Amino acid sequence: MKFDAIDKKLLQLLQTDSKQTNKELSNKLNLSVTAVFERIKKLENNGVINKYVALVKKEKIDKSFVAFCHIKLSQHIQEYVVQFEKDVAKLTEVLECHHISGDYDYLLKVMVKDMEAFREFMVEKLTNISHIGSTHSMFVISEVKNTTAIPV
Amino acid sequence: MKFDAIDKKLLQLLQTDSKQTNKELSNKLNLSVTAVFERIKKLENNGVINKYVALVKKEKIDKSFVAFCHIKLSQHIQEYVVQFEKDVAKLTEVLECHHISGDYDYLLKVMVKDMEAFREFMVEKLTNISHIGSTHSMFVISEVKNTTAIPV
DNA sequence: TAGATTAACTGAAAATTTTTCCAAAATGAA
DNA sequence: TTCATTTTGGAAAAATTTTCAGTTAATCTA
Repeated sequence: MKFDAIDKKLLQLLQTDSKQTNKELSNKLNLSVTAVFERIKKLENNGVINKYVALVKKEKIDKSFVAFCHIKLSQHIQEYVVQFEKDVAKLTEVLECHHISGDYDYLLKVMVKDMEAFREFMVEKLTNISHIGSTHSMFVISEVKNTTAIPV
Repeated sequence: MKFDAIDKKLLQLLQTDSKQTNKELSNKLNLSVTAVFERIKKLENNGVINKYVALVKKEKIDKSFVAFCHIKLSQHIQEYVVQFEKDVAKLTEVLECHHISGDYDYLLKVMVKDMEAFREFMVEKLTNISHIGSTHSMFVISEVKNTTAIPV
């Protein structure tokens, strides 16, 4: 689908706050409520807008500890890759898992309560997954920026 | 604030889909609409729910290229740190910037159109920021898992 | 360019949802 | 147990979403 400047502005607004009413959006975009409504529906139907979610403040639910974890597989066999990716996706502590270029095969973003919980996660969950060769963890000291808004 | 099992379930549901109506939620939670409404308001007022956003599919807006970028500062002077963090946060291509432990100082998540756009971003934007010592980039080959839902 | 076709827009009405209000039930502390 | 507080449920009110019909604007073709 093709976007005009209004669609882009609309996506920016919804990526920032999806709870705005169509009336509020219509003011910001100088459009009627119905026009806004139909543009949003088009963005949803075309799969541009994937979903709407509530973002939770991790500190409030005692998940303040974030780590990035590099993982190397023991061997790069197709079977191992498939199995690892299936298993790691099941771990709720793993918010992200990316297959990446470079020295390691994967980069994980892990969110838990504290260092002790992280140790437990590593020992009891992550390293229980088959075919892991080695790991290397980096701990987040402070979060400088963290947004879900993709520049459009 | 304290959570019971219903609050936790509610947070899970809203982290998955915030566009569900209170009636739908009330069915899943075996509660009245008003009870759901009050619980959500409490979670919002206590800052547990930070915001509501639309998640956009990056492929649909031509931002399919994701890279993680390690950065080391030239010197670890307070002034340099502050300046760097301020500057990097302004870059819309940088969705995340974490100050981390380990060999490098920062880990960035960068989202752009393609490798060419990434090169341009590095040359014209990132390395224009003062006090950067060295960088090391890793490219995402495939996204195994990517969620905003924190386990509660 | 003119005419036709399609897409996008507007305002009003209808449908649905959110929010308020009040009374009843549950919970907790003294 | 009793009093006070919180949570809940149902109904009414307020607000929002969604539909609808008619108009305007934009696009395309001949």
